[in-house]
Amino acid sequence: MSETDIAKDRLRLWLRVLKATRSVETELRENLRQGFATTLPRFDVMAALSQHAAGLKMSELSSVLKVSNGNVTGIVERLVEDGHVLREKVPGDRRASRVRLTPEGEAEFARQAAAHEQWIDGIFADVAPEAAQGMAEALDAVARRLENKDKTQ
Amino acid sequence: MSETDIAKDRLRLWLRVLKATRSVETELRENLRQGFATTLPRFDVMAALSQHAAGLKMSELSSVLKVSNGNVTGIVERLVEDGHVLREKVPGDRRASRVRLTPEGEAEFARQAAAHEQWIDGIFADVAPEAAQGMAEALDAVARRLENKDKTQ
DNA sequence: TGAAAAAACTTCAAGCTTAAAGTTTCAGGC
DNA sequence: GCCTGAAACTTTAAGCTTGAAGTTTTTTCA
Repeated sequence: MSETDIAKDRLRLWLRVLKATRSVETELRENLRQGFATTLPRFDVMAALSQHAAGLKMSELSSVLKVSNGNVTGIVERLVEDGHVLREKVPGDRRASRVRLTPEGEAEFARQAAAHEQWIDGIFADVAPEAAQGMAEALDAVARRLENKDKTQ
Repeated sequence: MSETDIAKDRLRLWLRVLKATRSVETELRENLRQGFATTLPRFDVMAALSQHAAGLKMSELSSVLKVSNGNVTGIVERLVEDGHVLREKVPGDRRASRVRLTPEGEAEFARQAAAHEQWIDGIFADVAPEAAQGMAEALDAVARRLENKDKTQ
């Protein structure tokens, strides 16, 4: 196979990844909206916080989620209004603030996460565990390449 | 392996897909912005149009791209301002309009598409052709499942 | 024929997203 | 102590995105 054919194949693979990702996200967005009156970005923030009981700084959140700082500002703002998260001052650094789930936020996220896991399980039901293995490696290779690119720039 | 372990694995796989997709999209967005002063949504619309020389109706565009009607309205509006696409009346149906690339849009997209293919080739360089095969099947299975769900709802 | 329903859009409000610019605070060197 | 640069954010402008509501035109069918 020629080099350009390989390039075309890689392009086709990317288009497949993109199509599948969009479909899944559309489904999740719809489910979150109907079942929990929330959005994907809010779910993502709460998921990140649920893994850090001590909370995360705004900058840590945006780095974990790979979204811009200003973006996190807005989403957290709305989650605070909802009563799902709270912001507290970081002792010794008046610039920073730490974001944590409230007890209500934790309880709500637990329900959302359980449903979410079920949705994903259903959506990926036709993917054999063996196929998942090779796929995971390929995806990690892609992510790794882009991470390293960042560093050397 | 228990059922719940499989569910956890599927969740992990999805998180990997999501992370890789976001990284790739961030890279493409950045490249399109710096290299061509355009955006991913505009590129997507032009890519869809480049495959249909006769043009696409607004509703066809939104169905191909899997985005809402209102969304397409805005993106096409801006592409018309740029001179990359044009809208023409559909004879026999005064509600509809057909969107096509202008000659300038075609030429511009040809340059963008060539660069885009190179970017993807580089990003997916570590993915072996064999791995791509299994991955394609898995992704198609996911997309298919969600498509069928749509129909039966 | 003449409603009523459907189709093809557009508009709107709300929220998400980014890059860039602006603010406040901190840390290091002199 | 004081200046300078960096860090941690927030704000802003522009654009993207959705779901819902609204408009015009076409189709259905009684």
